[in-house]
Amino acid sequence: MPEGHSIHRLARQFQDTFVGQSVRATSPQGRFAEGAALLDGHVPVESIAHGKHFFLTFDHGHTLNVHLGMYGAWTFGGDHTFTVASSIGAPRRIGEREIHRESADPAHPRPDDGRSPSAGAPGDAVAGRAAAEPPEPTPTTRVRLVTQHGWADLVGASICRVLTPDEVEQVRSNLGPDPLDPQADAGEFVRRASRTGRAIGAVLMDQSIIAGVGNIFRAETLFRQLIDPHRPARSLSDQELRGLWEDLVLLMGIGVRRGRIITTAPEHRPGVPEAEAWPEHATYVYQRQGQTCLVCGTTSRDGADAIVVEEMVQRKLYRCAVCQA
DNA sequence: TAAGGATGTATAC
DNA sequence: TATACCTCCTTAC
Repeated sequence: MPEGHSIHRLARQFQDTFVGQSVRATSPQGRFAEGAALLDGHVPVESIAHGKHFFLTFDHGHTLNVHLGMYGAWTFGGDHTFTVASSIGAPRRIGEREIHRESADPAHPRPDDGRSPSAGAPGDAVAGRAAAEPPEPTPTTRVRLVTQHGWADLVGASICRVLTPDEVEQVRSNLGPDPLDPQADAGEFVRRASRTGRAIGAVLMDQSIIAGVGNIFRAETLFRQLIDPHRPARSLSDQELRGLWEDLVLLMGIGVRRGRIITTAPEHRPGVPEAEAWPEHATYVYQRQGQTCLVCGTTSRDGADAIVVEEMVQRKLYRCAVCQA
């Protein structure tokens, strides 16, 4: 799934374009028909992200709770008052790029970037035409929310449900502090992490210890902090754990602002002023196994790759065996 | 055209 | 630890 920064962007998008507007809610696919009926005709009053969970609370107290899982994605479109028409979800490309259509103005259509697969794909719906009205739903459109000025379609989510206030609290109580929450308590992360003997590489993926970190941020922050992912979390000093937290605050904040994950410092992208053009330089270790480490310059040592990939907790774990020894 | 994989997590054994 | 969920893009044939 998109990691936490994408969900925070999503929450901001809903805050800007849906909160305060009466919403027509439907489930073209049918799998969310009951939930849509509960929300139809109501007005969103608050849009929140906690880790990878999205909560949209309506004027009658019900909350739409969406978790995008591995494949979920939202697509947006709207008229000129609907500021950002974009797709937020699983882009399935290195670097976590969202599909942007900054303007729905037919006079200034965005050129096709050559990778848009086919009509009806996320992002295409609003290309080059006024998009106050949504396109024909596909057989996978789980939810469609429409206001006077725009629309949002959801496909592929692993969780899509309507919760009561108590149920929202219950879900949130199972989530650890979120580095993207200005009110979050770093000490709480340190306390929770230092209680476990599990590998720090696994602990960073545990949403009850720290919320919003996914496979890319885990690999990248452990590299940047020069920590071997296999070390038991308990063996890390408070300073090391705080270092991870502070680095995640920084990296995830960049992700929110830029809509992509970029973890490399400019000095580690020699001759590459804009990381956008070089997805292979946006991360230090994620999906860079066998390539030359951007920091230590090692490609292989004693016949083995410097940047290696292995499995940890059923996910691919990337690290530089030289830097993170 | 088919197979495989992906930023995730819940559930069962 | 393995599988199911569920979508679609990339790579292989």
